[in-house]
Amino acid sequence: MSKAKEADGGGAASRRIHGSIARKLGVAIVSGQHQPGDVLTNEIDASEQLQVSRSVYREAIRILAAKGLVESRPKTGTRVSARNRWQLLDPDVLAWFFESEPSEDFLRELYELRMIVEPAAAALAAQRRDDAQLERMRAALVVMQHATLASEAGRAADRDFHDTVLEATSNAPLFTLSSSIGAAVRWTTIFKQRHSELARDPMPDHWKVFDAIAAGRPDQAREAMERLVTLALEDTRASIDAPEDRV
Amino acid sequence: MSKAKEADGGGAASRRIHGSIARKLGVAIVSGQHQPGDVLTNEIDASEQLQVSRSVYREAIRILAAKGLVESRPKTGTRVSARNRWQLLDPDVLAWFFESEPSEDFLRELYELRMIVEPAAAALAAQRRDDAQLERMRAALVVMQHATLASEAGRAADRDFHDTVLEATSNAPLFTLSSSIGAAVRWTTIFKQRHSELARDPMPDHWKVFDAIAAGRPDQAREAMERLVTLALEDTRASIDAPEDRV
DNA sequence: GGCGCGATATTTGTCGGACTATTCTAGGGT
DNA sequence: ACCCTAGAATAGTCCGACAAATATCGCGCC
Repeated sequence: MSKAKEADGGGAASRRIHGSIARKLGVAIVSGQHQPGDVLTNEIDASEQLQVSRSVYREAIRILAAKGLVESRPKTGTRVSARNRWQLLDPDVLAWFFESEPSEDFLRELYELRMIVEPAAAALAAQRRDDAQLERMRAALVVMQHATLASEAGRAADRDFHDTVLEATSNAPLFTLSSSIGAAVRWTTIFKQRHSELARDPMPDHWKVFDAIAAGRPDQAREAMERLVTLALEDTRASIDAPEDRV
Repeated sequence: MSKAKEADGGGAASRRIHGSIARKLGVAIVSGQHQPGDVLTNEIDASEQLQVSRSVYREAIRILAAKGLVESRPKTGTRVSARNRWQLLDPDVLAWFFESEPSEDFLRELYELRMIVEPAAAALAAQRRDDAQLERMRAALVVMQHATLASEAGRAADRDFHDTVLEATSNAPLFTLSSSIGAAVRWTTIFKQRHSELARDPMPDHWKVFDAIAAGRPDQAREAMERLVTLALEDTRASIDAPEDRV
């Protein structure tokens, strides 16, 4: 297993300069600092302000354009695209969203997606999982149980579990949603951690999902996952509604 | 309306040179011409072969990297990423997939995604659609009914309908799946057109979905959409299994 | 003989500047 | 009032050089 040293959100993407510029601009856009329709300063000035070469700035813009965040045209300049063109399910875009605190609405929408996708995925996984995947799920849950969600290792194990369920569907397009699901899972935990008194043991729900998948029972797996997500959503909502009590 | 000379998949993206290079390489990758793990020829030689400047080639690579298709590192070069890192739901990637004929497996997986997402979306749409969206759905179906799926206008209307349903969920992440859903919808029709004798009138199914959404009945909308997708899948599967009878 | 460690070569990354293509705009002509 | 042309602003493309990272190989040490 790898180091997981960085809290992600800019890990691989920002090792090179063009990546970090893309991240900086991306965060500025998804956080609303640059509204859709806004025109970015032109390449010459912008690269000068950022103290990078124009080539680097341009490559950063290409990255953002590839993710639907901006559109460039001669004379007009580069402008922020309408929100509905944004590739919200792209892992980087999602990471940028979570770099500045995401809005409650966005989080709810992500949960809604989870609620749609994960129960169905669990059902498919119950039909198609192979032994290795089953073993990975079990191992993840064991780690999660011992490490608990208070540790990064435990949270990673949680994500691993949900990830493996998606993988076990043998559906490649579906699996690409793992980053989105993973983001939702991560933030569930973060919000819950802020209100430790609300902490509910998540293991029973997880084991029920696992058992159903292991037993090859699609309907049971779907229901169990539905319950799991519902409860997680309730906890998260409660944490959001409750007054902040962190530092 | 524009020429529609190209079957899309390169419309907006390939107006600039870097875009068309990205598309060319992207197609070569998703079609299996470059396998995951393969190392692309280095920037100097590659840009020379393609008769473009190194800057343009690099920008093209940035685009592919942003979509998860490749990864670049000094000394090692640029190599095709593992399939599970590909952003299969990105509109461009999807378009590249359909530029060369997609595999039957991939199509089936896309359908499975549709089967998961669209019924749930229809249910949400029944609860949340506003009048304007409802009107757009009705208008799309009217056009579809008159133009039929034999014309591009009819097919566009079909996609519009499904698109508006997704939009009416008021769930932004969900809406970004419209390009994926749209791709599946488009290819349903293409396959069916190859076997015109199988043509089944798709309008009753669509109107039932519409009526349920209009009436604000989530469960009914979900069931109607489920039926619609199921029937479309059956038709498509039949067309795939049947012997080819085009030129 | 094995193992670490540093030199080296290869490749991407970054830089700066020049020229081109596109397209919006404004002004002048019809 | 309209069209059309000229100009200006901006992204797009090209070029050539140097910097940084890193896999690989060979040397020397243990």
